[in-house]
Formats: sequence, structure tokens, C-alpha cells
Amino acid sequence: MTVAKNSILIAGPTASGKSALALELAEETGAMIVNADSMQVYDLLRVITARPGNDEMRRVPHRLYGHVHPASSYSVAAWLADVEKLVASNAGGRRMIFTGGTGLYFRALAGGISDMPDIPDSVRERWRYRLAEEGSNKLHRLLWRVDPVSAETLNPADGQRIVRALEVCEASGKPLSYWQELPGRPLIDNLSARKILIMPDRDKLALRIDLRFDTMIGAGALQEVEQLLALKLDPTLPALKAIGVRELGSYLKGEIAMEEALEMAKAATRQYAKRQRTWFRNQLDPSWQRR
RNA sequence: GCCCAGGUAGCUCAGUUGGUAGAGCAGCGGACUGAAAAUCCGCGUGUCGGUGGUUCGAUCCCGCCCCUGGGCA
Repeated sequence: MTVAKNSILIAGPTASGKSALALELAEETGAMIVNADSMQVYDLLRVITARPGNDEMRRVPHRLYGHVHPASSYSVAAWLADVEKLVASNAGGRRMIFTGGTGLYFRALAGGISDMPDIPDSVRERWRYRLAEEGSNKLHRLLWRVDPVSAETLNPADGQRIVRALEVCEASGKPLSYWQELPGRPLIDNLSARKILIMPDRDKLALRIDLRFDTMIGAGALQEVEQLLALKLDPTLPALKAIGVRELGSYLKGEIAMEEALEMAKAATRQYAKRQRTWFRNQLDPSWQRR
């Protein structure tokens, strides 16, 4: 099994300037840039997810950006599989710079999540349906019977994780807690990797978030959201949860004023950045260099 | 200038028949193993415009002042 050596990992909250740093380091070292952001993978959502533009893409090879149709449901596992292929096909051993704001992806990259069997879509859909119909508390009581270890740690209101535990249990015949004890498989060589965490000042970041969202509007964010909504996709799909889709969608439907939509989208972005900061602050190990 | 209405949390506002106050949003802290821009948990952060007075006690009652909005001139 091949792992990527001498890779550079750049993490940080949204609008912290990760892409610019990645570009700089890539040009300096002749590396390729690999996306580690759960939303920038979606086609169509270029502006709203702040995906690198054409000029950046031309200057340095970029991988795993916009390669997924918004109708499909991407995941950490899908991303890991994509990265694995990428590493395997990188015959020349070109250096890889992973950059993005999804902490879980970085954890997975370093081998922090266990390998688990695939769950058939039919099983997933059934449990999701039951969550919608019966509520998380009821499913949590069910979970106690099949996987008390997981039930113990999960909040009865956390429907998403409860459903995950239930579907794994049903499809694999073993509790999620069993699988989670198995070691994960790293796709990078942790020892030779350089890990950089960008943590800007909170107020400065808030300012940048506001400015960036205004820029997005000027760059065609509204048209982009309009196109996405015209596909009439299931609103629970991950791509439809990108920040700005709901807010700008409400404006397009005439439900709220533009100014209100902007305020809401900016607030949602700040809240997202806050969750990212909390994650990076408390979940990353000391091998990450903070700046 | 006069007459109304109002000044309470960052914002919009509620409330206290006088015992130092609470909602929503915003914000802050936290959790995080296949939806992670997701999902979930916790936390009021306050010279109640200012200043005198009445009172055991004033954000609340009274006087004066300041500010905002509306009306009359």
C-alpha cells in the first residue's frame, strides 16, 4: 500500500487564506494541490464554496475540486477512496498539498477513522426514513438493544449519528462500536508530512467573511444557486446544505430581502467558522504547526 | 418652542401593582470515526439614558436634563 510522502497539509477555518498559501507553497515546491473540503468537491457550486478560480487552477494542478455532481451524496469515505486512487496513480511521487476546512477529512487522511463495510443505500434510506417518521429518541432506544456502547455515548437528540450506528449494525451484523475499535489506514506518511494550521484572529476573520460573501454575490453566486435549485434535487442532499444556498434561495423565491439574505448567510458562515475553530483547537494533535 | 410616544443585553423587544430583569436573533464554550459547510450539547454576556428627590429599598413613582421618532407651529 502506497502512502503519500512529504505531503503538506493546510487546515484552517473558512476564509482564512488557505488556498493562497497552498498556491504559494505549490509553486515553490512543484506540488499539486488536493482538495480537503467537503463542499468544494461539488460541480456547479464554484463561487458559493469559494473554490479556486481558473487562473489558480492553471498555475498549479488541482485535484478533487468540483468533480462530484450535486445530486450525489459524497462522504469522508468517498473522499478517502478518491485520495487513495490519486496517491496510487501518482507514479512520479509528486508532492501533494492537501488543503481545506473539513477537519474530519484530515483526520481520515492520517488514519484516524476505521475501515468499515459499505452500507447498501436501501438500508441507509430506510433508517433515515424511520428517523423522520419516529424521531431520534425512539431510534436511540432501539440502539440501546443492538449497540449499547454507542448508545451510551450518543445524545438521544443526535439523530444523524444514531442512524449511522443503526445502519452499520444492521448491514454488517456487528455494532458500530466494534468497527470503531479497528485501526484506520493512513494515506499519508505522517512522519514526513508538514501540517500547518491557520488560525486567524476572530474579528479579522469575521471581517474577511463579510467581504468575501459580498464578492461572491458580485461573482455570480445568485445565478449559481438559481441553477442548482433548478435541478429540483432532494433538499437533504449535502450539496444543498452549502452555506448560502438556503439564504439566497429564500431571496430568489421572494421570501426575504437581499439585505436579509446577506446577513443570514454571513452569520451562518461565522457560525461555521466557529465550529471549525473549536474542532481544530481541540481535535488536532500537536504535530500541527499553528500560525 | 409646544404636545405626544419611546430610551432595558450587540440587535428587535417583553417585564417588574417598588425587592437590582428575560425572550428571539446575534455571540461565546464544547462534542465530533462513512451527511462534517453536517449533526448535537451547554452558557445571558446588562450602570434598565443621565441626575436629583420620595422610600428601609427605585429600572419602575416625582422633578429637571439629554437623546430618538412622530405631530403642531
